[in-house]
Amino acid sequence: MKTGRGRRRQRVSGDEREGAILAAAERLLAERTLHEVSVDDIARAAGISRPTFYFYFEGKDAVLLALLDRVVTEARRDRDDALEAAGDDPLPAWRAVIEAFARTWRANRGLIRSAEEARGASAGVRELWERVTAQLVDETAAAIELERARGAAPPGPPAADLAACLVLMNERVLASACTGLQPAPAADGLVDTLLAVWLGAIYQGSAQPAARRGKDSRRRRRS
Amino acid sequence: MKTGRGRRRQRVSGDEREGAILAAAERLLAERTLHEVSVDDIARAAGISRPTFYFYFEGKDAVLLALLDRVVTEARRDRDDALEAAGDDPLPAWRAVIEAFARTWRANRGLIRSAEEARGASAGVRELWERVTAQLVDETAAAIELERARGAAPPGPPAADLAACLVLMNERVLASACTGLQPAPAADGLVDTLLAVWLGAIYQGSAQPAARRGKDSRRRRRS
DNA sequence: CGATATTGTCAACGCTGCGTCGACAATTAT
DNA sequence: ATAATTGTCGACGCAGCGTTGACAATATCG
Repeated sequence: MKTGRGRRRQRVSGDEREGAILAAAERLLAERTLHEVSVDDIARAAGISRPTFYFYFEGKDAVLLALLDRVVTEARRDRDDALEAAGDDPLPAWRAVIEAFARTWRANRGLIRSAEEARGASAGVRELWERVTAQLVDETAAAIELERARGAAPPGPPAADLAACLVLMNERVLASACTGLQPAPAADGLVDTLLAVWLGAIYQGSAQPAARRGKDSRRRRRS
Repeated sequence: MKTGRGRRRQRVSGDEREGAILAAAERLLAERTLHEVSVDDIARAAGISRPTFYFYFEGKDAVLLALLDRVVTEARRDRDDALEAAGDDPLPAWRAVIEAFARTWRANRGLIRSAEEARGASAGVRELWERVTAQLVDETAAAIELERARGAAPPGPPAADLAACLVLMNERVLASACTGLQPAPAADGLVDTLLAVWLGAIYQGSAQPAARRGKDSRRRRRS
C-alpha cells in the first residue's frame, strides 16, 4: 500500500465507482438474473466502460459476492436484534428466527434468485452460501440440543441433522415463495407454517416450552 | 407427416442418433453441470457435428428436458410400486415415499444438479420441475387431509402449505446430500431424519397411526 | 430405371459476451 | 519538470451459440 500517489479526483474516484457498480448491479438484479445481465449492462448502468469494470471487479460473480456479503451481514444483525427482542422464551425466539429469515429473503429476492443460480457456476458464491448455511445449521443445532438438555424437547434424530433439514427447508420454501414461482404457501401463512414444522420436528408434540429461563440463546450486544 | 420418404439407414439413423445424444449427454452430465458442457462436447461424444446436433434437439436445454422427463416417469413408477408394497398402514407409506424420493435423487445426482442450475435459465426445465413438484405437493396434501379426516392427525396449518414445505424440504435436503455439498445429514440417517420431520409436522405427536408391526420403529412415543 | 421428395450431415458464417492488452489521460509526490 | 500512480477505454482474440446453404444418401413414384 503505497498510499495515494495517483490522482485523487477528476470527477469520480475509486470508492464512488465501486459503489456505483454495486448499486447498478443490485438494481439490474432486481429484475433479471445474473446470467441475463451482461458485464456490459452493469458497466453501462454504472456509467463506465466494460474494461473499466474489470478494473474494479474480477467479474460478475465478484459483484454478486460483494452484494451477498452485505446482505449476509445485515441479515445476521437483523436476526440477532429480533432474537434479543424475543427475550428468553424459546417459542417467540423460534418465531423470531423464522421471521428474520423471511424478511431477508423477501427484501432480497433478486439477489437470492441470482445467488441460487450462481451457486452452480461460481465457486465463490457457493462457498459463501455453504459457509452461511453451515453456521446457521450449527446455531440451530445448538439451540435444539439446549432444549433437549433442558427436557423441553424429547430426543430424536441427531440435532445437527434435524437442524440441517429445517434450515434447508426454510431456504427452499422461502426461495419458492419469494421468487413467486413454484407451489408455496401464501405469503401470510408462510411463517406460521414453517414454524409449525419446526416446532413439530423439535418438540414432537411434547407440551411446548414454557418460558423457562436460563442462558439459552445468544446475547448480542452492540452499541 | 408424409411418413418416410427419406432415407432410412446408411449407417445410423434418427432414433439411434437421438439415443446416442441422450446417452452422451447423460454421461457427460454425471461429471459436469450443464453449463460446463458445451453443445460441441455433447455432439462430439455422440459422434456427430454440432450442426447435426441441432437437427435433433433445439439445444442443450431440450436434451436435459428429455432426460428429466424420463427420470420423472421412472421415479413416479418407482414410488407407486413402493407405495403399493407398503400396504395400507400410513406410517410405512410415508417412509416409502421418502425412500423413493431419496432413491431417485441418489440415482440421478448429475441430472438433478443440472436441473437445479438450469431452472433459472431454461423455461422448459422450470416448468417441468414446477409441474412435478406441484403434483407431488397435491398428492401429499391429499394424504395429509385424509389422515386428518380420519382423526389420526390433528388440525394444523393448511394441508397444502404443510405439504409444500415438506416436499420442498425433501427436494433441497436431498439435493444437498446427493451433490455432496452443503451441510446435510449423513446419508444413512437421512431418510430417518426427513421422516421424523414429516411425522412431527403432520401428526404433531398425536399417537401416531396404528401400525401393526413395530418392526420399523423401535421407540414408541406413548411412554 | 430415372426423377424427385425427404431426411440427414456438416463446413463455414455471424453474433454475443467474456476477459485482456496496450495506449493514453489525469493527478499527485518528489 | 519528472516520475509514479491510478483510472479509462478502444480494440483485440477467444469461446460458445445458433443458422445457412450446399451436399449426401435414401426412399418412393412414375
